[in-house]
This record gives sequence, structure tokens and C-alpha cells, in this order.
Amino acid sequence: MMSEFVCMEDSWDLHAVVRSGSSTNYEDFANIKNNSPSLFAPLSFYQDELLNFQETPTDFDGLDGLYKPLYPLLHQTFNSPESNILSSSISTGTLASMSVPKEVKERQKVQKTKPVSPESATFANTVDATSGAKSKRRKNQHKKVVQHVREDGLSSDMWAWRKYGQKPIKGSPYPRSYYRCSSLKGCLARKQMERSRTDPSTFIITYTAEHSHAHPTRRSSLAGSTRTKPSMPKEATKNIEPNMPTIKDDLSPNFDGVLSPTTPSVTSIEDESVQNACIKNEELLDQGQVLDEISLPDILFSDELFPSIEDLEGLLLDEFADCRSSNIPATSS
DNA sequence: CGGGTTTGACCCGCGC
DNA sequence: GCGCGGGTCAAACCCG
Repeated sequence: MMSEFVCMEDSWDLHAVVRSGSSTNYEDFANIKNNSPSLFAPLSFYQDELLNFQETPTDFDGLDGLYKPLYPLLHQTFNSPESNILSSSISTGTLASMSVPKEVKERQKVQKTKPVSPESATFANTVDATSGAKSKRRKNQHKKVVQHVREDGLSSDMWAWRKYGQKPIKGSPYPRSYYRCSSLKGCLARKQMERSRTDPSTFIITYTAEHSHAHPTRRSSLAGSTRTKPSMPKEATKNIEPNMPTIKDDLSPNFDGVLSPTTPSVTSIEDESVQNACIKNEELLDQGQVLDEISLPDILFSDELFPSIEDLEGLLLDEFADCRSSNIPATSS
């Protein structure tokens, strides 16, 4: 799925993150969440990445991709006054771009310097600090997350997107498609998708802005229900390049988000615990409770589902070992 | 009929 | 100031 996961051009050290977190537990995450609730709002986006991480075993970058969304969480945990763990090998450059206090400050700055009209209020509340937008149509300057996704990984994006435009891009034989989140009216999340001009089997997907709501429940893939539509637009790739076979055709077995039996399952995050969490969400939904309050830590770091980082470390290292063994022919030395 | 896609027009930022 | 290119709008159309 992810051959690359670029987030504000930072570098990652998976093992540094994993290993340095060995004594952190759920309570730390709970503390963070309680102290910095705003930190968790954007994580609904990354939750998707976590839940859908099922990269081919050859792609070790995917492990970084899996762990990257947790980075601000982990970093803050390890450096919080409550924690006696101090990660020394993590780049603080990443933190600078992702830490919450700065975001909050700058967001406040934007709101200060920008007169708030009824229409712009929502926009101003969610616009990135670098924006200072005069109108909604100003060039989008939200933070961007770029993914290079192979065709067979496109089906794993479980957000609901609605296509609102397509443009030919100069210098590229392939047009770019524009999608906005259709889960919630007013959600500013955007997604651009285009074929890589250098590797047509790869799509460059750019996510812009953050979802202002919880991740849609994955009923269709977990319980066989169709109440929630898969995010992969029906025509998502059909017209990106007319002569190319459609992605839907290519991926029909798992196009609707159902894991294909042949899909290498790299992480058990995708298994029972997450299903239980989603079922839990569904129950809440059925009870009329607001799911917006449910975020990544609620699901992944609840006591019963994800007791500690140690477990996560074990999972990742196991998967890493599996990847290695499946890639490197066993030697008899 | 509601929600999706298509597509030409429009808007905006930016470079010259 | 102007033209270009990218991003968005919105009417028309499609589909289940």
C-alpha cells in the first residue's frame, strides 16, 4: 500500500520509537489525551493508516508509515514530566511540525489576525497556521500528507470521498482527480489522486487538511454490512488514465475494503481487537451516541484492546522478522 | 430521488 | 498587468 509516507519531510527511526517506548503503558496515553485533547483530533486520519496497514512484506518503509502517526503521541509521552523515559534518538524536527501547542498557538494567531465572518468562521477554525486565507478558494495551504500507493493498495483507504474535479496536469500524461470527504458536510479533508508519471502503476495521493469527524465505522469490511460505503470512489481511477485498466477491475476481490485472502496481513492490528473496537463503535452508533468523541487512543489504547506499547513493539518486531524472513532467502549458515 | 461523477467555467496565486 | 496552471464550483448527467 504505502511505498512512501511523507509527512512534513521528517525522518523516522522505527526502532528508536519502538524500543524507547517499552515501558510506556496505556495510562500515559490516557494522560496525554486528557491533557491535550486537541492532539487526538487529527489522529482519526492516521487511525485509518494504522488499521489498514497491510503492506507487502517487501516494503519496510510501511512499518515506518504505520508507526509514524503515533510519533507525536510517543514523543510527548516519553518526554512528558510524568514519564521517566526520554527518547534520545528521535528527531525533534518532526516534533516541531506536529506538536500540539505550536499548532494551537498559531491557530489562535490566525483567528486573531483574521476577521471572522459567519462563513469564514469554520474555515478559520480549521485552516492551517500558514494559511491566513482570504477565501475558501485561495490556494490550499493546509498541511499535506503525500502517499505513494500502488494500485493494489488503493482499496485500503476507508474514508468516504466524493470527486469534485479532475484536471489535466502539465507535464503529466495523467490527469489529477480531486476528492473531498463526503462523510460529513463541511469536512475540509481533501484528497488528490494522480498516477505517477514515472511509475504508472503507482498513484500519488495527497491528503490535505484533516477530517473534522471520526473515522467512519467499517461495517462493510467487518460485518459484511453495507451501511458505510468504502471510501474508494466508484470511479476513482477509471478516468485517471483512460487507457489503463480500472482499479476497480484490478481489485475487485477486495475493492470494497474486505481483506482479500491473498492480501498479506502484516499486522494483527487489523484483526480481532480492531474489529471489536469497530463493533463497539457500531453499538454506540446504534444507541445514538456521538462517535465524534471516539479517537484513535480510545480504540487502540483501551485496556482490553491495546494494553501497552510493549504489545505493539512485539507485534511490529514480529512482523518485521516475518518480512525479513520472507524477503531474504534462508541461508544454511 | 438521493448521492455520485463529469466537465466547462471560474477564481486565485504566481511568475514574467 | 497579463497569462498560465492549479484548485474549486456547479449544472448536467448517471446510477442504484
